Amino acid sequence: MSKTELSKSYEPKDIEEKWARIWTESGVNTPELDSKKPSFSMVIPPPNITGALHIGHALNVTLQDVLARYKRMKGFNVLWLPGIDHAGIATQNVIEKQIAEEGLDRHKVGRDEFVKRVWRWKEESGGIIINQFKRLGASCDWTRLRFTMDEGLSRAVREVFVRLYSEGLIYRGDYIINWCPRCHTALSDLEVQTEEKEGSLWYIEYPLVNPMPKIKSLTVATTRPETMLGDAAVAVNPADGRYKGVIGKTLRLPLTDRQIPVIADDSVSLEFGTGAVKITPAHDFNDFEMGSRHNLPAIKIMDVNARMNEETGEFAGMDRFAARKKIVAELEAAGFLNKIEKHKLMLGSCYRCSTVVEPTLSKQWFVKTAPLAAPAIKAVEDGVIRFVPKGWENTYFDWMRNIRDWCISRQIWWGHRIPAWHCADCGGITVSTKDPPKCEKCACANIERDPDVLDTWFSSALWPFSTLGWPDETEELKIFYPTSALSTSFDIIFFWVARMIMMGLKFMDAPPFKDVYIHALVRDAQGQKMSKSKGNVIDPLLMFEQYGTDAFRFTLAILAAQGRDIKLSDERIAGNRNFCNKIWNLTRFILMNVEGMSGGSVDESGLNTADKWILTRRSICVLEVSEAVESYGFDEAARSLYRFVWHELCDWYVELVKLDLRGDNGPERKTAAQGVIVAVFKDTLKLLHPFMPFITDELYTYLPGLQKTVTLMATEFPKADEMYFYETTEMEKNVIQPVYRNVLRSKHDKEAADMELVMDVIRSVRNIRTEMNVALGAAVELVCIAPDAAVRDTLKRNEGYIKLLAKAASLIVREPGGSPLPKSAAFGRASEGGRGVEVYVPLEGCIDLDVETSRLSKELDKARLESDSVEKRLSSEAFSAKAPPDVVEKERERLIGLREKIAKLTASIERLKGMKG
RNA sequence: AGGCGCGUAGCUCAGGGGUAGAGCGCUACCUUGACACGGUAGAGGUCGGCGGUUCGAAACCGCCCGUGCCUACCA
Repeated sequence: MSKTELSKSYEPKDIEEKWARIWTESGVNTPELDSKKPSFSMVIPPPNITGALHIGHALNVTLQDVLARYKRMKGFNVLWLPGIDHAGIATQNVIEKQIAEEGLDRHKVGRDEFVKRVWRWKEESGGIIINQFKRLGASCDWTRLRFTMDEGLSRAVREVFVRLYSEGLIYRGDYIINWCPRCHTALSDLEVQTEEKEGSLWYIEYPLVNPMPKIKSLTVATTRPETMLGDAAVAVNPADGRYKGVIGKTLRLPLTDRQIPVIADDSVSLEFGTGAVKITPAHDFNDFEMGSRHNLPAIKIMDVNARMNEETGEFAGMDRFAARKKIVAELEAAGFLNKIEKHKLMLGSCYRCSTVVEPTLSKQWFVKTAPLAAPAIKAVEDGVIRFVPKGWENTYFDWMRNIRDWCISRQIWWGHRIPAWHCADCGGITVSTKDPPKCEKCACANIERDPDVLDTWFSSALWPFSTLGWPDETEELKIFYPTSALSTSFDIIFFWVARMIMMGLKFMDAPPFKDVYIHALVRDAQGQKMSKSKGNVIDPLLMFEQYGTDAFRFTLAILAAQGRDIKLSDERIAGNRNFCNKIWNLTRFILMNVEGMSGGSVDESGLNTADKWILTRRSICVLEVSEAVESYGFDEAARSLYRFVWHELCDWYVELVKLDLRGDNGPERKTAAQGVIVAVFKDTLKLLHPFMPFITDELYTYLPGLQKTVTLMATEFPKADEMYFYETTEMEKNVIQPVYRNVLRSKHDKEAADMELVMDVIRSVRNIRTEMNVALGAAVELVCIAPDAAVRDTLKRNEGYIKLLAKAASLIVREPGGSPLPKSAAFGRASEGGRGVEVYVPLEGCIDLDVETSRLSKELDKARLESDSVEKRLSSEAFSAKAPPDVVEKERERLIGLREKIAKLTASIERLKGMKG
């Protein structure tokens, strides 16, 4: 490979499609069933078949992909199973719209034909999102793509339904449910979105049939006057003095000829409204409960479209909101309306179509959740399942401990049809995994299948085991269940996570996963939730185009701090596009400098301080990335990589060894530096690969002397080399107090610290050069004074590097004292603490005395401030008595260093004054 | 009404009992043979407020203020 093959800047478009295809086709994503490796498995949260890739998917898939690639490289047999869910209501809505364009509705089309049309649509345009996941780089095992309506999964659904029914955990009955008058189906509590709305409180007078001396009527307050036509009672609190004696009396319901009782119930608030509340059991959740307690009749007053029904007489056929207006008007005309107040209320609407839901009494199927919830709560309490971040466990517990039965029937056609048959003769219900020929109660053949289908989440709840072949006892289940981790968004903890846990424990006797990682919510740059209606959505696909998929993925990862929302902006992604470009050009640089190189191994004997430093930094980065990914600290891992690649490898090591690589310092240095840079860079690409799979796989192919592999995913993740790194023992932590904490755990901490010292000297000279306006091309003379012989030795050994990066023509290293310095020398100091080096840059003729004086004075002020505070601390007896000895010692050294610095600065300022006059 | 989270540089955010950090932006200088999607050097912060614990608090605890979200049957 020659350097000319790499363009001057990174063009993501050129390579991404190719790699997405290679990963999918190479088979590396498909695990082995006879592997000796430990397994790691995840199921993808199945996106809706109607869906398109949005930023939330992008984040979640990216993080899972990081885990999957990382685990593969760590030697795990990884299964990451992808899939789609059939999204009952949403999909049905799509097809209904299509049909409506043809001037038809689903009833005209008929059930069978309708379902056929859904399948046809699914084959043609459903599941676009899967290709978008591939475009994102998702390394799922695409050979195992599952769909909730697949035959296998449908079998699992039926099996579960039958078993739950036979155990009495599924029942059918008349209960109040949330009804969507547009979708024509029941919704579970979770599928209703509540929002605060501005409404009114109408005060309506209900006259007593037999007026009492003091009380002629009761006034009720209601937000829904139209439901009065279905009222079954008026309730007051038995403790309410205002209504003593009225309890048990009868009221005349205005606008009707019905009579309703006044009942007493503790749940009625004394403060709200008038203290008297109308009870409509068929159209309100509370009223339904109360109706059951008091055996009140439940009168339905609306049809499936939420239009008033025949029960309502003259209002029949009117929409509920139109009826409200008319009823209010008539009440007013008849003198029953006392007053209207403005009132804020929580209004529920359908999560799919935003139509205001109508609580309605209806015959539905329910799952009895309490018995399933108990073990599911315990699993999390016992730590069998772990939420990350842990805080979400409380959310889970709150919900689970107050869980209500789950309405699972939906009056739509697209979904898993309930496997229950009703007998026309005896009314019995037959529930079976196989279509029954006759009623199991009366043995007649006059049976008809229940028309309802199941809530989509019912099938999603089985996802972790139904996708692995359950109810068959498959190898996949043995190897990959329970799955290792589930990554998802907090807003489906109830919808999905909790239900998977209940079902997994029930049918597999084991939790569906060990870790639940709850990722952040992505918002726009202003912190607003992204939504189509706000128009503030960031389209991931557009970002791929603009900045490259890797840059986008890396941005999501580095922002994915636990427990905080992500505010995503273009600038941030652009910054990481630049990072990709940096990596690209680093590769170009390396390729230009390793031509003709053989091998690519690191020869221990030829390593110098710079080499050992970067090898040490490499090992620390390996450890940081590994630790972070293992604990879902994607942001920490990404930050560590960014720092290492840009600020350590590029900013320092590459600059240090430029002359070495050019051969200016002899063939040994050239070979050594080549070996090190290639070895380090090779590992860098591997470390980056889970985050930036495209660019890393592409660049890896250009490196010399490497074993060819299809993808880095199939290579081994770098290890923190024992040669350069070890864990610090407790004893060492207490004894060794290196100046630089970041090399604390290095075996070469002496040499790594040496490098940091050299870097400090270079920074110090650069600072002097800039502050004193020394032209960039002008080489300076440099004098370093250090009391410590070892420090002097370090500086001498690295003379070449100092001269190179500080742009110095000469370097004199010497002890304090001796011949006087040139009067015009600018002063700097490298490395505070015990190893302090005085740096002098003689600037004959070009030093501006005033500028230098003010520069030094500023530094002097800072040093004095600091030394004062340290001195104060040290002089406190409590401090030296109670603070740990190493802290005290450190502070002492710091003070010595600061005092020296002050002395040198003062001397330098004096010297300048002397020169001036 | 309850619960959870957040408040650190102009902006977006890490960190976390012992010297205040990054990215972007800003200022100055630099097209030097990887990279201007770049380099070097800077400026910029009493870590929301008040108390408490501590030798020491930005960090731990309590209260308050601001802010965001989730849950809830006051009709």
